[in-house]
Amino acid sequence: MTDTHDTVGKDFIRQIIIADNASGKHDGNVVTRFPPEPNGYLHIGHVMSICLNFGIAREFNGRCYLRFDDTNPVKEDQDFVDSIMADVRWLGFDWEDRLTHASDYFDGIYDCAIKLIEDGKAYVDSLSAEQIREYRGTLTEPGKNSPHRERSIDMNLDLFRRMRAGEFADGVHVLRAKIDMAAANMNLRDPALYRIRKVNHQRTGDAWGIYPMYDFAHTVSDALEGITHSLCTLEFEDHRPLYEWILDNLDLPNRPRQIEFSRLNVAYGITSKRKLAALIEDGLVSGWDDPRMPTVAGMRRRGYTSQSIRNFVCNAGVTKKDKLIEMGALENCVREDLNENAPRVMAVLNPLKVVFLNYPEGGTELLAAANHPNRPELGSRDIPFGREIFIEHDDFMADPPRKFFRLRPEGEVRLRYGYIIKCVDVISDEAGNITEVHCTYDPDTKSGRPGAERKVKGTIHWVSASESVAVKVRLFDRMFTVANPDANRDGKTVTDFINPNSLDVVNEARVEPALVGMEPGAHVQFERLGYFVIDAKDSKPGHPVFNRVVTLRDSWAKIEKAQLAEI
RNA sequence: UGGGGCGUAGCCAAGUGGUAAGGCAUCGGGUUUUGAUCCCGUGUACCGCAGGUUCGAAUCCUGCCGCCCCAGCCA
Repeated sequence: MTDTHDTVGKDFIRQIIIADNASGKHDGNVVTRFPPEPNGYLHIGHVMSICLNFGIAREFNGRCYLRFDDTNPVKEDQDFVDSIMADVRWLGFDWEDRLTHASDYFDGIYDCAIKLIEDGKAYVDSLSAEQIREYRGTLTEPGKNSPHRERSIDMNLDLFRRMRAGEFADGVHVLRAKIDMAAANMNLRDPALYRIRKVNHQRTGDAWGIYPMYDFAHTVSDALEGITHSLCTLEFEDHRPLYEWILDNLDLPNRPRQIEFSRLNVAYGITSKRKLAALIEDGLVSGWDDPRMPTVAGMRRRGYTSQSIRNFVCNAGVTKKDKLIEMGALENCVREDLNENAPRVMAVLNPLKVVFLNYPEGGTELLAAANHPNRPELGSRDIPFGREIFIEHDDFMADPPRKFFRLRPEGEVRLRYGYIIKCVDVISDEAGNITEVHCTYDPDTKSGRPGAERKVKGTIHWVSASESVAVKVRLFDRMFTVANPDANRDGKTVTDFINPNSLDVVNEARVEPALVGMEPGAHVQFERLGYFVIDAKDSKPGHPVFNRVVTLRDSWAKIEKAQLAEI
């Protein structure tokens, strides 16, 4: 345990906490909470909050609650509660016995409302929602008082109790804080505290017909729970005066401080639960866990590791500046993790048959292949080789450009973990498509054999034609065509920016036979192609489905692009 | 035109009055049976702009400009 925290390099929130601890503000206690509303799946934006709240609790020997903000039963669902818990755990955090719900505090919150009414600081308004909106004024004009604003305390108490008793229909009355209808901050123009919602709540059933609004429920829950630092995103900055007002006007056991930080956005993605839900409803993705979705569940299925996501979020930092982080930063984090940990295997996405004219008919042999070039302790495996193999179609060009190091007519190339081969003939169909390549192999160049070190420019991956297995592979691309689809532009919505090519399914990819026995969720690197994961949902025993997490860095692609630009 | 917030290299981000860290990206180069990894090297950032205070300012003051958020009985 270290108490000599240096603030240098620490984000502004940690600096505040360090200062609070130094001044003894909360007797050195640090209590945070991650308060999701169970109305959707967690996305990459939430991960920031999770890492911050749980991370800070861990670093400062504090505690972090997982508190479901379940104050609006019409939008919330137990399925979302379950997915959120699974995601938080998967991300590596533990709330231990600190799983709570705003609904756990409904009694206390109700008591707070009564107290405000008794003190003349809240009143029951009977204006319609539309009327309240009209009375609220605009950004530049003050609002005006509701005709019900000066109801007696007794009448307010009576009305509010009857609201609770279920005597009124939805929308008939609402409890409002009595603050200032002329406040420049709209949140202070007598904000609603309670509304009537005669619906069943997923936890409290029909015990309540009224539910507290976010600002009220959240503030009181924070105080009741003993939260010291209530961390939230920037859009709640305008709510802080209301948060303070609630705290000021109630006798709560603790005074938390709200601190706001900016949300994390990733380019070419969206982090709006409403918009993500719309993608599902419109059938543009298969669900919350579609591998293209920026949800935790989607990213997990896509193959992003928990570690890589945490690193990404951590690298992004905590500030108050709007951020739109390049996808490359996220990709770098997975590559970093998977480069270290994913075993290497060979697979061919777009097979081109190669026949070795000088290799015996029906002959086969096993070649030793390292599971990880930089980590010999991970061992090796034997892969079958024979007279016919498949190579990647892209690795052969009849008329190649400059600097193309792969197979070409009369050219030589090394087969990864195998022989050096030479192209002697190219077979095409009537349409001119190359259908097969004939080669000779050089027996003296078998990988690992002394004297086999002859150098050739290129090494390509391959798979035995007879022993390899056909599998389905899914290649993903960015979900949207623009970096910030969330930004409003000319009335277009996010669906206007959908990338029609975000999913490419390869039904007949060929892989080493050993891959068929791997567990769903396992990560591998297909050499020269990228990192892949065995889909945990669509794979069946004996029939794995592979998702491409991310490609390898590809400097050839850059050269190719540069050459095209020259023309 | 009201209120709140933010502006340091393409993207993040340190810096808290003493003369601009780091990461990602980029571009070179080396190693390499993955054009991967790894290793080196690579950026005049007029610190949004303009004034001012100071021996000295990204850091303090003033005025502008730009971007984001706020008018749910959503969170």
